[in-house]
Amino acid sequence: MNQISPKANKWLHCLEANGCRATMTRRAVVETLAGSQRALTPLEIFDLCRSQYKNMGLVTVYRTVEKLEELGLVQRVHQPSGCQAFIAAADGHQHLLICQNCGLVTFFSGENEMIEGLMDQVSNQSGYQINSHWLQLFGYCASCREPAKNPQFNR
Amino acid sequence: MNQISPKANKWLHCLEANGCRATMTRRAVVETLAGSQRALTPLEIFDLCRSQYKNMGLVTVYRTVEKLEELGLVQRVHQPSGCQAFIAAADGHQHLLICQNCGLVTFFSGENEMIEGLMDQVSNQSGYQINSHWLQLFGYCASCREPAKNPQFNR
DNA sequence: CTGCATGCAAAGCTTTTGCAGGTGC
DNA sequence: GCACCTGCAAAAGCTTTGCATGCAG
Repeated sequence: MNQISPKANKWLHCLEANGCRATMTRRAVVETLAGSQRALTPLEIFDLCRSQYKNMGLVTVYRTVEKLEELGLVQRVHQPSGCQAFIAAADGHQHLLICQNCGLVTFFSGENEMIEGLMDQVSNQSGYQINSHWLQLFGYCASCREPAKNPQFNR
Repeated sequence: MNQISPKANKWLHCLEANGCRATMTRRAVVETLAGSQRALTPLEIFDLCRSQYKNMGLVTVYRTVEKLEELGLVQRVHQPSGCQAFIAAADGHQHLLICQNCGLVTFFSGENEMIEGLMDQVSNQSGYQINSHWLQLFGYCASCREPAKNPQFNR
């Protein structure tokens, strides 16, 4: 690893503050996940890390991702194609916008009043006490919308 | 099976219209899923069916659920605790409201304009072409909100 | 009778666990 | 030097596949 990104650094400090050691393998997982714009599966993280750290084990990826998720630094991304992938968590509660072509994940936080209103309304109609919500949008990101850039991609 | 519910009947006809035979084991899976207010995992369906049909195999449950999902009669439910459970699909696109205590699933369809507006706004801000969305609310249903009915349940 | 459906067994994956050796601090 | 971390191997789940038999139409 040549240089540690600010986000990866923050994660490592957070791990240390929680009694974890900043080992080389953890740095690799942290750097990979902190630097990704796509949600990555444990196996993808493993492959990416292994290109730098020859003896990286898949088990270590699972254990590190588990810790990062516990600390709220990373979150699981649910998609129609599967729910094994993880991405750096946003600050505060945010919603996900996922590109169905390239996998780019973008967070958005706007329209919270709208959602609050919806929750109130549904609560009144259904009798439920609503505690949390998931909102995700799926589509094609700006780059993938442009046919010229993605000739293989049919819309 | 004493009597087939209207919904189960509709599903069986739909299966037949798609070249599937209405076997006893399929009837059992269909009746179980069509009659459930909770999302059920393949294993749960298997156990429920097996109480009636002794030689039911788990494999058959997987194969039947797969067919029902293909036909859009059943949909997978994603939850923090896992994404293996299925429930009867709603007519048209609807959103889910899930009880975190008893698992009761309620659909709601209101506020589509609100969500359309949100999608337009996010689309303009992000440059994404938005194709679909997932919205789920989690909370406690009317029954589970009442402490008297659920003394074991801490809120 | 014909061909789809079924259960069993086995294979294939993903994820977790046990453990002896290694490493950060 | 101590405690935590690691990779390996194995176990544990969950899901799919192959195949001979069974059953619906």
